[in-house]
Amino acid sequence: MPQSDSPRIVWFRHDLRLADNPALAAAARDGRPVIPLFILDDGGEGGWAAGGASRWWLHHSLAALDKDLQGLGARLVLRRGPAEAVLLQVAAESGADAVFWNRRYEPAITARDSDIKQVLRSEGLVAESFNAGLLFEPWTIRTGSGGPFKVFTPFWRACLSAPPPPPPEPAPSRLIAPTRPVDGEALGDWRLTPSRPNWAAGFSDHWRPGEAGARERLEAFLKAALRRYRDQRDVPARPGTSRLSPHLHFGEIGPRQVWAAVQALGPDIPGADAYLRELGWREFSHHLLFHFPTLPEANFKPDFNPFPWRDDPEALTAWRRGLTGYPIVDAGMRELWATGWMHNRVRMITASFLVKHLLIPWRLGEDWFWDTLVDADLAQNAASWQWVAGSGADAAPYFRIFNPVLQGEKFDPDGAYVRRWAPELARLPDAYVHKPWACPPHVLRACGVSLGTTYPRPIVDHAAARERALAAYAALKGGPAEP
DNA sequence: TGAAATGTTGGGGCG
DNA sequence: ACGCCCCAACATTTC
Repeated sequence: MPQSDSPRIVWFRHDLRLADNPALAAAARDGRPVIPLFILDDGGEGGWAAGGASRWWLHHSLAALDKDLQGLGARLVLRRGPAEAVLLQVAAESGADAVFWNRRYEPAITARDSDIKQVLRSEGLVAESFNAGLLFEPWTIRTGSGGPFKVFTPFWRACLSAPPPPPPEPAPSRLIAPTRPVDGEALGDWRLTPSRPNWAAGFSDHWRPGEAGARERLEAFLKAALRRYRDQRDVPARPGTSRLSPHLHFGEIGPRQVWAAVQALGPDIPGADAYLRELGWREFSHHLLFHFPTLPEANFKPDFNPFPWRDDPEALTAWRRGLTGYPIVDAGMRELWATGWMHNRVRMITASFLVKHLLIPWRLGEDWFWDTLVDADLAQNAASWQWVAGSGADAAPYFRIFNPVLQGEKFDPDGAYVRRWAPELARLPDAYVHKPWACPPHVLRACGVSLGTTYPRPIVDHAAARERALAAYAALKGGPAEP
């Protein structure tokens, strides 16, 4: 029989918060001592260990979580290694009789976690998992015929008519520390933040990782932007979106909390449905990845497998660095590099440009975003790239090709976004800020722009690239034998 | 969660 | 006065 004062381990993963955390709440029940544990286990993530920007975020989020735990009388224990071995080790060291965690849904991780649960139980430990990460877990939403949804709209409709997510529980008011302290590693020794060079130097101007920062961001969004969300969310120069994505990815706030906070504003709030629908896309991505585990690596539609992608390292480099010669694309890629984040509208434009204008495989774009986004999320990154490429479920048709000039003129009409992130173009008149190559030479000179020197000429011509992409798509669809 | 090409309509200039 | 043409403006189709 376990001692009634045996500690319980809370294995923190992508649920780095105290409120709305069922695993933590369950562990703390009955006044039991709690050992909050985080394990750095790059090998257990199916080849998708956290990228650079994510590691920066993780560092700060873990620091914030530790601080918050200290406020309740506990400390976060940091360990490194294969999760199963670490959990058994910490349990043995501490005399813990239970391990609680909140579920993740990535294929490699669900497989690992279910093995771990079996092993822990066979060792006589209590092992329980909970939902903290989704409004609707993937196996709870099914089509009429019992299969997974492949189209967003019916998926979301099914979610909205399913039993609503339970209201979030508050954080425990205090935690009991174990009588025997458990050793951990020092966060600084993990070297999660970059040093040479410190490309994340500017990140902290834009972000406050941790539960308090997440809550702050949500409150600010609900107060200042939700009601105009429908109009403003597509304008990248404006703070019209919630910017909660990294907080949600690391579980510093849960979708149930966001959901409940929106509902609490009352019925018929303008923007509320449109915003919750975006949470729905997040759910849909996790649903897809859960049911189609190869989503991050393989075309969802196998028809795309023979697509004639090009190998063009120079173009890929220009795209990554924001030197394509298309201002809205370059501004986006530089916002990403400078802040670890890119506005959603611009993600679509830049991704479309890589896949359609440059004919570079979506997998390479996925890799870059994985490494550079602070909100990099396996499900959403994979589902979104496949959506843009046209190879995904419920995807944009391949022949929908964004015109980067028109997109710029439509969503950044005064060029404020371009001027901010591509300052060498800042002085151009509105009429040319999205197409400097069309600007009369004397105007360029007066604005300090020298094409090919201070700012690149377009690396591809839009009209020609569009024709090339359509031809590639046609070849895929019909093959050369088609009449 | 497009854009471009093509088709249609109707006002107005003009012979 | 009338028909013809041009071409925005808008709608539809195609990619």
